[in-house]
Amino acid sequence: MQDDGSTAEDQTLDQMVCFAIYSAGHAMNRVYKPLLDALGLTYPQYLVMLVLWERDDLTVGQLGERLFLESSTLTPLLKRLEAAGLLRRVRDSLDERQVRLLLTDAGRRRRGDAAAIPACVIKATGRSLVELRRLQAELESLRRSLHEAA
Amino acid sequence: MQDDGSTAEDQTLDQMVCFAIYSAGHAMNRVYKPLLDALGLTYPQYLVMLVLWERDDLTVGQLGERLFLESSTLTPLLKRLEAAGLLRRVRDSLDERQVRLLLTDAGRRRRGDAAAIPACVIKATGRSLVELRRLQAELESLRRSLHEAA
DNA sequence: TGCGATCGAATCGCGCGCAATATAGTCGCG
DNA sequence: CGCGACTATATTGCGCGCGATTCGATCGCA
Repeated sequence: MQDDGSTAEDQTLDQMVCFAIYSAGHAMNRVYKPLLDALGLTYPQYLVMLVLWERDDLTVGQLGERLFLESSTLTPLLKRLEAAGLLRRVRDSLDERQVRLLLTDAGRRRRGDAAAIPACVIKATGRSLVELRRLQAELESLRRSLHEAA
Repeated sequence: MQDDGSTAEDQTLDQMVCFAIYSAGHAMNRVYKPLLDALGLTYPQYLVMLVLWERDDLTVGQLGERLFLESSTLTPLLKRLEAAGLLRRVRDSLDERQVRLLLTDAGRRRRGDAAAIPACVIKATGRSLVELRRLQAELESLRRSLHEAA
């Protein structure tokens, strides 16, 4: 059966890699949570704000491409950020199908409050910047392969 | 030491690593979904079945320790697996606080139906077993560091 | 024996995350 | 202009995932 030299352990390796990603993601979330609670943001909301802090006036679709998320995920999340006063959702007057995301002053100000987070999380990983950079590149490459396969 | 990048990039490295884990997890899920749909399982349900196929008669708490999940996540999930006829949830007669998880014959049989999944997923990663094993070890080590930090 | 502390699981409320679907707006073409 | 195809976002239904809380069972200890 296993003419490629793999063993019974190899048979479940995908499960272990996937579970490793899955559980590392949860562990990350648990580190971020107390830091983000202080900002009144969830982790996905924080990701949205990171994108918009870099450049706002994006459409929902453009944001979804950056984050690999669907409008069914983003629309309610963005409404909550709007309700929190961090951004405005404005129909594009040239193409009323699109919704443009504009940071409010309050939304822009929150960037400063979030400035301390990266260092905290890097510290919690217990890893060097070089190691983190390599891990990141590896995971991004893996994500691209999985996208192609799907 | 080489000059390997600007400070500004370092400031956001944690975000990029975390996002890489986060989005790779979603990409994994999208690969698993069609495979698991055929079995009538979700990914978390599949993880539970993997643990129980290895050894059942665990308590909810023991299962949670293996998967790093809380009873508030597992209880409803386990009820769905019970409703699907894959396992039984039985109060331990010696300690009625605990619930023991026992696979049904149908639950045990489903193991065979799932046998093809690992190879499919490994193929989708486009990576060698050696690479996957290393990535797995790295992520598990990261998870341990994050647990300690939290 | 009694009774408070603790424990394991269950429940509740909320926010994702997505597939399927709906709705509204735009475009292409006769 | 009118109509069908297409596009962007929104809605719905379901299953996580967790913190906070509850509930019944068990333990500790006088």
